[in-house]
Amino acid sequence: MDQLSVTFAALADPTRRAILARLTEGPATVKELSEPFDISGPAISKHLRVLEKAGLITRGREAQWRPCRLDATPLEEVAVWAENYRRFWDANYARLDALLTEMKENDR
Amino acid sequence: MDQLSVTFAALADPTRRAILARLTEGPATVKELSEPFDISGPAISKHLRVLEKAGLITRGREAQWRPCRLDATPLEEVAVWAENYRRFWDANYARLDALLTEMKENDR
DNA sequence: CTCTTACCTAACCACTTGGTTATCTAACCT
DNA sequence: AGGTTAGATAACCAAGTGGTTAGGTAAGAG
Repeated sequence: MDQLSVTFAALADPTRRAILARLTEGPATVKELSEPFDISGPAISKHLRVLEKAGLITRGREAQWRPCRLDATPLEEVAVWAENYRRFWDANYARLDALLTEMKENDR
Repeated sequence: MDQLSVTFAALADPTRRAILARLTEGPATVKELSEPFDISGPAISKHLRVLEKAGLITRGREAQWRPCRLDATPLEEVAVWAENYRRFWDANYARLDALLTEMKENDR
C-alpha cells in the first residue's frame, strides 16, 4: 500500500484522531493516552502501532515509559491532496449561488 | 461512525481515489470508470457505493446508464482538519532546520 | 420479441480490523 | 529478592473489506 492510503486508513478511526489531537499538547505516555478511553491497554497499543507505521507518531524510551510524540509530516501530503479538490467544492458553492440567484429571478 | 471517519475510510483505497481523480474531468458512467482497472464490475459497484455513502459522489439515471459525478464537499472538512496540524509539520521543518544549522556549526 | 448492454444484488471467500483476556518483559521501589 | 507499574505480545473472536462468480433487471437495438 502507498503512503497516502496508509495515512488515510490510520486517520479513519476516531480514537486514533483523538490520540493525535492529544499529542498536539505535547508528548505523552501510553497510559496517559489511554486514560480518556474505556478500552483496554492492548487496544491502545494496537492503535499506536497503526499510527507509528503511518509515520504519524514516534516513540522513545524513558525507563519503563515509552513516550509518544506527534509527527505531523504525513499530514502535509493529506492537506495537499485535499487542496487539489478545493476548486470542486468551491464550484459547488458557485453552482448553489447561481441556483439561488435564478430562484430569486423567478420570484420576480 | 462520524462523517469524517467515513470520508477518511473511503479515501484509504487507491482505486477509489483514482475514481475521484477521474471524476474531476467530468461525469462518467460506471463502465467508463471501470475501464482503467482490471477488476470486475461488481468490485467497482462496491467502491462506488462506498464513495456514495461518504457523500463524495452522486449518481443519476440516464436510460441504462447511471452517470456518476464528483461531490467534493466532504473534502473541505478533510482539508480543514489537516490544516489544523500545519503548525506541527512546519514545526518539524523548523526543528530540522535548527538541527542542520547546528551540524554546520559543529563542522567548523 | 429477442439480444445485447449497463448495471446491480446475492452468496461466497480470504484477509484485515478493533476489540478482548491472559501472559510476558523491563524497570523502578522497598 | 519480591512486588508494583508500564507496556508489549499472543491467541482469540466478531465484524468489516475487497475481491470473486452467478444470476437478475432495465433499457436500447435488430
